[in-house]
Amino acid sequence: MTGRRDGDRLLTTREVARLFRVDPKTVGNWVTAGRLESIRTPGGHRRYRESLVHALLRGETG
Amino acid sequence: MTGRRDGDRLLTTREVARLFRVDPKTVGNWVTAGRLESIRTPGGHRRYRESLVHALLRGETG
DNA sequence: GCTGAGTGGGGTAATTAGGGGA
DNA sequence: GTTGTCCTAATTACCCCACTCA
Repeated sequence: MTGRRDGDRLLTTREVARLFRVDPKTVGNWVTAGRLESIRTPGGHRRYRESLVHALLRGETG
Repeated sequence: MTGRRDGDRLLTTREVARLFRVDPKTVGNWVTAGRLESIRTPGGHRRYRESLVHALLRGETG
């Protein structure tokens, strides 16, 4: 389904951490290690695409 | 209601191993053998759907 | 200004993945 | 063929701190 909107919701670090059963620190570590895509707010906080996170949770690494 | 279709919790390898009363290594072997579904964290660790594990615990192989 | 959350650093312990052999 | 133990390397968890952002 390529007709999916790219403008899906954005998840915070805490939400992603809860989804993956990991520590929020670990999620930030994934970004630092270049293993996870993230969007930065102008303030420096990270946001993650819900579709990307869901794809990871479904076992689709991309 | 956003519809949490896949919104079940994730279990760690240790939790699954304790549930099945086996070694965590054995749980990993199940994944390697293609007999158990698993989700990988960007770091390579495995996570398992609680609903799937519970179904297996109840004797429902599929 | 205040609260809650996020970031970044450091440090240490616990858990995990993977290979090999029993 | 499945499981459990040994080993090393990597990942993760949790503690502290201070500062910034929402």
